Amino acid sequence: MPAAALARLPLEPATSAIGLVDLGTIDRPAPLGAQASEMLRSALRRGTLRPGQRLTTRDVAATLSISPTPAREAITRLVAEGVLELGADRTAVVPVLTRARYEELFLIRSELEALAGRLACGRVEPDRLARLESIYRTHAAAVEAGDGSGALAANATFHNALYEACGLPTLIQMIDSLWLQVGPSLTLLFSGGAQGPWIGATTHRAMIRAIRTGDAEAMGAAIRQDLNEGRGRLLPLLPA
Amino acid sequence: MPAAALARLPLEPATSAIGLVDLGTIDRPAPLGAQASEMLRSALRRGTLRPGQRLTTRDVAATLSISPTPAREAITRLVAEGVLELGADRTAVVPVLTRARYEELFLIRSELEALAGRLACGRVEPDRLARLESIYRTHAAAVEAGDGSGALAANATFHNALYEACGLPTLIQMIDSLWLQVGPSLTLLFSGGAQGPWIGATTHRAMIRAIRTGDAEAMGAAIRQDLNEGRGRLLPLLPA
DNA sequence: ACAACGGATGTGTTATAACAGATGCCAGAC
DNA sequence: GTCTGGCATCTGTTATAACACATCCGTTGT
Repeated sequence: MPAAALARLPLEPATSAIGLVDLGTIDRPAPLGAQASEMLRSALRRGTLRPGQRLTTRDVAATLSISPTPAREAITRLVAEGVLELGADRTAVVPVLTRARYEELFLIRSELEALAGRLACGRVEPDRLARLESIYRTHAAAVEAGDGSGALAANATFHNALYEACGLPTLIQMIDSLWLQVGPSLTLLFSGGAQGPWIGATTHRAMIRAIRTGDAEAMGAAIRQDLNEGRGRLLPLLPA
Repeated sequence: MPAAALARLPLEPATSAIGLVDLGTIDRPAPLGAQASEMLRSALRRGTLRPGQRLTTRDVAATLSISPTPAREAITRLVAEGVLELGADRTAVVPVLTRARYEELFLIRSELEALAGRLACGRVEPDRLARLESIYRTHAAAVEAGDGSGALAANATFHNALYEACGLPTLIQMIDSLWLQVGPSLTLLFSGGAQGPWIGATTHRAMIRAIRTGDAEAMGAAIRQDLNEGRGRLLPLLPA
């Protein structure tokens, strides 16, 4: 019977004894499941895990030197987020990004990222603007040098730093989850044939200009155009 | 070492032996974790679980007569989706819908549901249109009879049936997850003070008209207006 | 009477083991 | 030689147990 646990106080306030303040905070180690989930996320972002690859609980557990239980938990979380899929035999697999699936994600991302950009427009502090400009230069340098991987990483950092400014945690988390779903297939951009010049610089400049002028609609339009250019480059490389 | 499991074929095609066809399909029982997750979802939708309520693994397990392992998996999934939150001591709790949180969800829902509606506009088959009209009448009757719970359920069914027509599974799943986050607090609409008449009928009529005329923009506008009316009713009832 | 100490209890976390289903390989029969 | 049967193995699923931490309550000492 679940008749227990009717009242329990959180440990947040921590009843600080008067006279002992400002001792700093000790960091509790994150649970293995959360750590494993973060490891998989990172690998997905980095493109280390290829689309179609199977992720079994025991393999993940052995790779990370943990027991199958937290490994399974990490996989379960990513599946619930839509970042991983379940195969026919219920084994988790890195989804292959078909054109149809990309088109769907593109539509959703356009709405959500434009929303985050519009909202962020009036909330970018000077230091964040400086950071965005720095990332912009990093991105431009990577493009100039033909460093596809570096350009992709800088591009992700740029968008992420902008969206963070909107201050809506759920929206940020949803956008991050969507990027994670596209991420593993982005390596196609510089592994196969990197045709055409990288055009992102123009749209990124437009985004920075929108921050300066505080023009939310211009920001939304610039983001949509940026995503649209990415779509034009990636779509022909995707499987039907 | 994860050196094993390099090749494994799915069991989807099932190599149907020639000569034996159309035997029907046997239904495999869903895993306990998935069943438990669905139970919790249903309870959330029905408003059985109150905001702020703690969900411990052992309580959920005992209530559903399963072991803690699948109960924990179900909770993990809902937390990953954002439907449940983790308290300070990492116990899952039904989130309390503050005004700020509702405003965030409202912004996201406006974009996503308007998108789904626009896309669905040209894809509603005659039988689905008939079903929508039937749900509309059910909704109107519940409103007329002052049946708040029934009206809420019919409203959810109406929106759900419309969005399904867009044919984008990820989008539908995201919208469903968002409704689940608002759901537990909707009981406030008819438990506390149900002030003002239910205005949804007008916007729902506009949505049906948009289907008939195939006017995607009108559909988007009608959905935004519908959500906006709901916001006006619910917002004053929410805690700061 | 009040405060501090210490055990009892609840809870998340993790490891381990056992079970069931599916796949692949290998041997044996025709 | 090819097909059929069975065994070994991989994998998800689930139960159980043990550990650590936090909270709560009763007791005890002043």
